[in-house]
Amino acid sequence: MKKKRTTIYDIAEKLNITASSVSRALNNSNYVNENTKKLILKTAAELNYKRNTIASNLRSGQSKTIGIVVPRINQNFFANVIAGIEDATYEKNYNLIICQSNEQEEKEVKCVNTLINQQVDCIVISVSADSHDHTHLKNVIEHGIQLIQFDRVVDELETLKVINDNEQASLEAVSHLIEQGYKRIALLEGPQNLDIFKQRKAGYLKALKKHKIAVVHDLIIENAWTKELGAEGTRKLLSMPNPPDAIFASTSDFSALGVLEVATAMGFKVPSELGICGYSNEAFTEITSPSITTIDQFSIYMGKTIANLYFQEMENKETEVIPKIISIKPKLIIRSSTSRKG
Amino acid sequence: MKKKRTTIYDIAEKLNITASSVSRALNNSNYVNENTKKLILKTAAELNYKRNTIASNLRSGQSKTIGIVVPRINQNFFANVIAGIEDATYEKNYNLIICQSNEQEEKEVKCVNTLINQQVDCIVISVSADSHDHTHLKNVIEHGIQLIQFDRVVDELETLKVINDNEQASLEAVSHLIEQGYKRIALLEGPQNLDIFKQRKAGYLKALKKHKIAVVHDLIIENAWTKELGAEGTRKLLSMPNPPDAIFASTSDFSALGVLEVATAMGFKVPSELGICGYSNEAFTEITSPSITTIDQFSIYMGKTIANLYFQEMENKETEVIPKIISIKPKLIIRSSTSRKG
DNA sequence: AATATTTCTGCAATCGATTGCAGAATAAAA
DNA sequence: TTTTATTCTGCAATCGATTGCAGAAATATT
Repeated sequence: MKKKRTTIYDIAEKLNITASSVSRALNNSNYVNENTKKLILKTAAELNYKRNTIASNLRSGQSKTIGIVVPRINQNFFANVIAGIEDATYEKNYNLIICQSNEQEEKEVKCVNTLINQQVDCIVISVSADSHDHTHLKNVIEHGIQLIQFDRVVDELETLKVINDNEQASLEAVSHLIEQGYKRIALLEGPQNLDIFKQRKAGYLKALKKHKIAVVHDLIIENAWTKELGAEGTRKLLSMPNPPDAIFASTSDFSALGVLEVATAMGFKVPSELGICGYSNEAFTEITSPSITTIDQFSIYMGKTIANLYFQEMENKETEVIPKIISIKPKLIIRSSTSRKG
Repeated sequence: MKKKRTTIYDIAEKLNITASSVSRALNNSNYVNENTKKLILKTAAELNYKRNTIASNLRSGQSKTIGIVVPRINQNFFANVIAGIEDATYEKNYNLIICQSNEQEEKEVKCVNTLINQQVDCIVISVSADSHDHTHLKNVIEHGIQLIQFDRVVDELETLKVINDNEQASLEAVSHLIEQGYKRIALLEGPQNLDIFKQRKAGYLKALKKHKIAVVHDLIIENAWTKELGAEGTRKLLSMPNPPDAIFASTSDFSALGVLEVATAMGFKVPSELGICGYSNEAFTEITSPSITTIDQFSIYMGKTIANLYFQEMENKETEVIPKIISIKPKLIIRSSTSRKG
């Protein structure tokens, strides 16, 4: 069932000219007679010619393709970032090759290698949770491919980065809790090998310090990433003789949802007896009852920023590539789950 | 900053052999001496060689790439389907090029053409809402590219299709409402140029007929796709002198959410005075109060099915391609918003 | 009319990997 | 030892588009 496709040679043959001229016409070069050019374009359309990008890329040495590696394609935040990138790259006729690492380092390495093989011009990556070794990322740079890290970045690698100011956001969130009169604020933290979670913890600590509140280590629950783990941590916290009066689920809104469900089940009134703050501004946070205070990361905007950063960098490619970090300030969205004043 | 990459010629030169042998070794052919093969692989690793897939594809005439076109990457359903496809294709070392049509026919055409240019082996598409002309899809077939439609399919095109049995699902949903004692059931319908919405409407009508309930045209609201439109439709419905006692938001859960919010605001008790059923099983339907009855489409599974359908078709490629339709039966998820009995 | 300039076209190499074919080197069989 | 079979290796063409260079054709300048 293989139909042979029309090539520039077919067009050339039909018009009794060379492929060179056809190529020039199709690329709108000036070095072809206006009439022949028109004739070529007309014939190309008639024969339903489609340029073979593969061949073109091989010759020209660039692919106009950006590779993206994310832990999960179908996670809201990442899907939005990808949508943002797609939006911005589409206009410039770039293609996107998308891979998911499933949070596994091994798969991440394979994805990156595939993208290198594909000769992509740029790789955009948010590293997986269990990523520890970074030779595959260094490899990207060694192959002359632009590397842009976002959200979950490897600090020590000097690449372009687009991140959220996690520390600042956490600081604001916890400060807000304190202003609302909460005094024993618990933290549900994520895996500390990921910088984003370290930063969120740092913001939490900073806020406490700023307001001269002592850090109680029993109020910090490790690895409470999912809804289930958030729920489990909450059960533990609320069973303490001296339970917290607020919980900052710094890992995700899913975790915060777990908190809310357990708190409600255990008879804690939200927000009067327990304040809850999540992270990410998932759609559902608006419609729980009470609605959940959270932090918006401007994910689509982040995607656009990544794409534009790449294009900008391309334009100034004559200059040395200077590691550049763009930090997007997330926004605290205050909702019912933390509003017990005013 | 262009570093020249290692090619098979570099390896060949270093070892004083030809590129042919290097190529054979890298492809694990039997026609190379075992020792030279080992030596070649070792050298390739040392030189950090990465195969140029572009060149390889050009020669071999296939790209091991599947192109996907969806209206929106960051819509839950589509993100899940893509994740499912990714999961199944990854093992077979296929790549995914993803495009979004933003529900615009014009962009859809451009995306499809790009994918043809890229010489993808297969195009997986869910057509955009305003897609009317289908020459670009016929074009795919004419170029010898496997075309698989899913969810929103163009019926008259004889291609592989993976769909949900929308009619059956709607039939079950509305039957469930009737069994719960609801008698005046309204329908929020989607754009009727998309078959999926036609089918859902057909299921609604079938259920009414089956239970000998007369169709009231005023209870059918056109084009209530989004949360806002769903809310608007609901306001209209509930202001009627003889309002419905149930609303089937056949377009989406977002629409159903709009229904719920308006109903609550207008003082209608759900489910006792008004039953609500959505479509898609979005994560949030579980956590609204009351939780929303909806229909699960098994989106990730759908993605895997699509990928496997392709691979299966590849294996039997010697036989003529027979249009094949796989219909996945969605599942009604009964929750509080429609449970007023038992 | 002779020369210089501009515009166009073709030739042939190139991008990097793959593969059919032919022949060399080695091993096995007679 | 000769013949046959097997295993390896290299040559050269191929995939389709692009592009530097050279020369032809057309136009402009003196």
